[in-house]
This record gives sequence, structure tokens and C-alpha cells, in this order.
Amino acid sequence: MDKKITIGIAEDQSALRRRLIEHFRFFDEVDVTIACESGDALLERLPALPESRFPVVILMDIEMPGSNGIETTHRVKEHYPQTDIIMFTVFEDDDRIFDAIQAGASGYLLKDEPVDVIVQAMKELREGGAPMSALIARKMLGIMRRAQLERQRPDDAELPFNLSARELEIIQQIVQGKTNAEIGEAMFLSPFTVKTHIKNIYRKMHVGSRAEAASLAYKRNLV
Amino acid sequence: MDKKITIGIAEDQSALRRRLIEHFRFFDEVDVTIACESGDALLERLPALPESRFPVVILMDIEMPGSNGIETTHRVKEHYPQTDIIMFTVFEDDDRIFDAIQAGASGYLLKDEPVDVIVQAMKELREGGAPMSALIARKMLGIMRRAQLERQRPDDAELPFNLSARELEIIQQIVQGKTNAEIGEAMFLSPFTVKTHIKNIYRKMHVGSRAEAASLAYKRNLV
DNA sequence: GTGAAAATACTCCATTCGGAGCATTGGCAT
DNA sequence: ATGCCAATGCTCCGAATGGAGTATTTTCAC
Repeated sequence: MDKKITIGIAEDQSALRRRLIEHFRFFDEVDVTIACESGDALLERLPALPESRFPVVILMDIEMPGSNGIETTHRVKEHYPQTDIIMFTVFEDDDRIFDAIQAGASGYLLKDEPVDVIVQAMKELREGGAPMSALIARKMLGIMRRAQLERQRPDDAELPFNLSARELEIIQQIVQGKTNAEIGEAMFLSPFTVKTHIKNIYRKMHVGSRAEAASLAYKRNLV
Repeated sequence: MDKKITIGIAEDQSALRRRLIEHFRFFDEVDVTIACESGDALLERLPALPESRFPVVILMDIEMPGSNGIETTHRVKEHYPQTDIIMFTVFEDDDRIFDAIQAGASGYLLKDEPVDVIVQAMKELREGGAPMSALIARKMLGIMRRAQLERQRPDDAELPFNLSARELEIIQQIVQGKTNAEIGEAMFLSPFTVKTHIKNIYRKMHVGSRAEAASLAYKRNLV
């Protein structure tokens, strides 16, 4: 059988914190090894824990005095990237969810979830999942629909519009607002050559000005 | 008790399709009302269904001949936005997950999930969740960490660089590659006026050319 | 109702750009 | 080997841009 899941708790409301600790006692799978009333306290006390009692999962309140849950998550993941963090909150606005994920949270539960669901979430986490309350999961989808993905292009993939590598270099200078002369200087080329390249770029991209080319370059993730 | 969940299936492998239909029979909660071997067939046959047999959830394979699952999802959501779609696939690359979500999918299951998990996912969906296989949920988090969120600006929030509303309008035309004369025509302004606005824009944004302004506009989500 | 800010409009001038055409070189593929 | 295409460089010309300065009208807040 697997070892117990060691849990950390950061939650400023002492009543809730104690209630959680009490309830977790009834579950054999988990073991609360640290519980703090603030993110700062958690960060202070974590280094002192022996490895065997170091939390594998931290239940993190978002709203806390001092360092809030987002900041604390950032710092914890910085020092202990292998520790998973579940945000635990009553709030559910999109920006906060997004920020929590970006900070490194791997799960997001609303505080009204029953304790057995929380324990189940811990197990899911350890099995590679990303437990989320239904409402949060739905909101995440909404966030993703509004998000722009920065798709990275494999090096050998062909560039949009059949642009050559050289032409791409030139575009990158164009979006910086450089003149042909400046680009030539930067690339050790005659400004005439730069101009010829730009002519070809315009033809391939079906545009007719630097602004339009820059715009299209952004839209197509060329820069 | 709630009514049965009506299910649609789009899956080109006939063996799997039949297996799913067979297995779903054992679950009282669900009722397969339509099963097709392609996205095109689904789109063709959906309009003919009576409302009572219209699928509330569609299990959608991604890899299909003709319209693939992403395209089909797009079209289904376009015509039947209230129908939920679960992507059902063996593939799990980030771009595909992202595209599926953007197309309007509300869940994402791997084909190796047991049927009872799939049925459970349907129920979760109806309860407002977004069921995902553990692996997919984790990948979604990774995608979100790389994503840029387009945070929408409240109407009364001040624009970056203290640009006026009128100036913003002009920028939008600039990124389209228009000349001052064309902008003037579109906005019923003298080209001289357009020029004056652009001068002010340059001053406020600390740039000196249309390409640079367009570029910065994209970076700051002005367009 | 007064003042500040924004929007409108124009002039002059030097620089830059975009379009067309042309030429040479070097590398890569058939 | 040969032919194609990318990369390089150039000329001429007209159109558009960018910079500076000035002026009138509108609008909106205090």
C-alpha cells in the first residue's frame, strides 16, 4: 500500500483550520503535518520539517493576511517544485483562478466541498490529475476559450506564407519600428537589400505596408 | 428523478462505436439516441431528431475522416449551443486539447477510460462540471501556464498610455495598414486631422512609426 | 461659465517608403 | 551539370510618412 499523503494547510480562519485537521484525522490516507494561519508562517516553518513529514500536498487558502495564497504558492513552488498545491477558497473569479494556475497550483477546490471530496482530490492529485470543483473546472474552460495560446513552432516546420528565415529576421526588425537603413545596419546589409527582402515579404504576405506586415506577423505568431 | 441523459456518438471506428452502444445499455442513466461514423454524418442527421431524442451530450472522436472532431464541435456548438460535447480520443497533444476547448468542448476523456467513468462524466457535465481524464486535466494546467490571458478592460478603465477613445480608433485602422487618407475617409475626417492624431499617439506611446505603434498595440492588447 | 483637454484642420519640408525593374552570386537539388 | 531560388545590391520615381508649428471648435468637468 502507498504511504500516507502528507498534507500542509495554510488557512487564516482558525475555526476552519481546526475543523479540517479534526476531520482529516478520520481518513487513514492522509496525515496533516503542518498547519499555519498565514502564507508567511508556512514559508517560515516549511524548511524546518524533516523530509518524512514534508507535505506532499498543500491546501492553500487564497485570501490570507500578509502573503496571499497566490504569492505563497509562487514561493513554495520556487523552492519545492515537487510539492503540489490545491487552492482552497470561496472565491471563484476568473482572474484569480488564472493567477493561481500560473502561480503553480495543481488543483482548485471551493471551501464548501465536503472533507471526503477533499481527500479524494488529494488522491487524484497524487495520481497525476488536477482536481477541481465542478464550477471551477467550467470556469477554467471559459478562461481557456478567451486565452491566447503561444504556440511554439518546431524549428524545422515551414514558416507561414513560405517566408524564408532571412525574411523572418527582417520582419522582427520591422515590428521594432526600424527603418530600412537601421535594419541594414543591424544585419550588416545594404538598405537596398533590406528593401528587396521587404518587397518579397509584402508579396508573400499579401500586404503593402510595414504596419500591416507587423500586424499580420502578430496575428500569425511570427513574433 | 432526472430524465435519462440523451447521448450522441461520433466515432469512425465501428467496433468501438458498437462497443460503446452495447455498454451504455447497461446504464439506466443514459440513452444513446444517435451514433454516427463521421462528423459530417452527425451534422446531417442531427436536425432530423425530435427534440425528445436530441442528444444532451455528444461523445466526439477527434480523429475522423471528413470533418474532424474539432471542426464538427465548432459546427455543432454553432447550431446547438446548449448541447455539451465531450472529446473522446487517444491523442493528448497540447494543441489539440487547446483547439478542442476553443471549439467549445466541455470535457475531454481518453478512450481507455472504462465505460462507467464515461457515464459518470456525463453526469458531472450535467451538474455543471467539466470532466477530464487525469492526464488531460494536468495538461490543461500546463497549457494555461503558457497561455496569455486577454484580461478585458472595464469600459471606464483608462486606456494604456492615456490614449483617448478617438486615438484608439485610429490605431485600429493603422494596424490594418491603412494610409492617413484611407483612415480619414473611413472616419469622415480630413487626412490632416488623422495625421495630428497619429502625432499625438506617437508622443503618448513613445514610438515613431506606424509599424512600431501597431506592434506595441498588439503587445498591450489594444487590438 | 470658465478653463483645460480633445478633436478638428492646415502648412511646409525632409525623409522614408513602396513599386517596378534589373543584375550578380551562391547553394542546393534533380 | 544545370537549373532554380534565396540572398544580395542597385536605380528611378512618385506617394506617404514624420516632425514642427499654428489655429479653431467642441466637449466636459469643476
